[in-house]
Amino acid sequence: MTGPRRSADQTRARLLDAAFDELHQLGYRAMRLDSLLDRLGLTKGALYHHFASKAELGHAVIDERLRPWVEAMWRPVLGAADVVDAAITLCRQLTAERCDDVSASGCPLTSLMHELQDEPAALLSRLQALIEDWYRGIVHGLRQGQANGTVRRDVDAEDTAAFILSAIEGSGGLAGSVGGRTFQHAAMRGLIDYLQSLKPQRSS
Amino acid sequence: MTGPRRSADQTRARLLDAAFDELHQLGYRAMRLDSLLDRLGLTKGALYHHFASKAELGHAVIDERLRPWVEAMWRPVLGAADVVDAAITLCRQLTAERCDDVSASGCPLTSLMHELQDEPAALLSRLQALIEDWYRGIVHGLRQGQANGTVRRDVDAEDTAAFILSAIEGSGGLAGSVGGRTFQHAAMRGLIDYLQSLKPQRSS
DNA sequence: GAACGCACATACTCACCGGTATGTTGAAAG
DNA sequence: CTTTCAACATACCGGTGAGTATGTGCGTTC
Repeated sequence: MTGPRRSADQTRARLLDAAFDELHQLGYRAMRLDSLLDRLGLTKGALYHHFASKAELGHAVIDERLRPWVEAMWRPVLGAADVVDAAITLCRQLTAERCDDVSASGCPLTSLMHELQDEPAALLSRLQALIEDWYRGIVHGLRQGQANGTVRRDVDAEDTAAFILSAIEGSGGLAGSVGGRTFQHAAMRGLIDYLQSLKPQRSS
Repeated sequence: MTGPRRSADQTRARLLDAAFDELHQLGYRAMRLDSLLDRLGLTKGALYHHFASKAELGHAVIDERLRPWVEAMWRPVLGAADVVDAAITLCRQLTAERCDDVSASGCPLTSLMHELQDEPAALLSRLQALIEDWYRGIVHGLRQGQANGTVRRDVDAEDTAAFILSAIEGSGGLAGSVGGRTFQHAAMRGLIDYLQSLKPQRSS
């Protein structure tokens, strides 16, 4: 059981990695199975042995790559003592590390959504569930912050969460096409200022 | 000169209108020339008589439909005495009027950008120029507001503009795929609260 | 009123790409 | 040693959709 099975899992993982990469660089439609396989030195036989269709490949990418990626990113924020500070740290981290990546092709989530509005309904609903969870996480984090006094109590958690999420996704999307890093940095500075304003003000 | 020329311009206009519609519902790639022509009762002959290619059709849609649409939307804001109030009015107006439209397929701009990152470079640069102008307009409006005392002077105009633009585009994009009108409304309430906070605070 | 050309319609080509049907190899089981 | 099946490779199909080549009617012009 050590021979073919081991390399099989490896092949599947390589397919997922490459698909995750091309997916958020080109999107679902523009992602070509042929070029993806060429890049890996594999063929159709390998792909359709592991995945029934292109849609199911995308499905697996969302579940096994995108979702862990998003959750790993936000876990430290939602578990932090001060949500606002943790969120700001994450923003700074994102603009630093992932800058080239994101500013080149936008947030992996956003780039996907826009083109999944028609045919692959199953894919879209997977994404919707992921983003919905993300949104609910931010709402929960804000309410938690309001409970322990690190977030102003006069703001509506759901409205604020929707606003924040929109800004994050929007900045990634716009930076992917326009302005590049400069715009991305500017938008993030604006977001950080806004996040700061969510703290209970003590002076002035 | 009244016979064929008049109906020719009309045909061209119908093509542009229909293309503008399908473009922000399906995007550039998903827009099918065949179905577009079927819908109008026209044929390939008509289309390729007026436009050299699909890319040039998209090019014309951006210049002759999208740009006027965006500019008409923002003209009252940039010319207003109080930019913040005017912007809030516009936000309310958008969530009311264009809600079904936008929440169904997202902002026409955003839906386009994400898929134009590869091949039709000319199209993308057209969009970039449009959004760049939009961004510069907001920056100018904010600075104007800072000059006449309707906007706080301690905010960076460029950062704030980038943040606002991101939130607008992001809300449209997310609402197009997730949450629908509820999310769109929540994000807009968050945005309006933020815009309010840009005014010079008098109390508290 | 005959030639001319604009504004389309019709019928076709061609490449691309997702999917399938079938062949091949090598390791594990008996 | 043989059988068997997982894990791929190879060759092909078929739909789809952008683009083209050619035909046609109707108004304008001289």
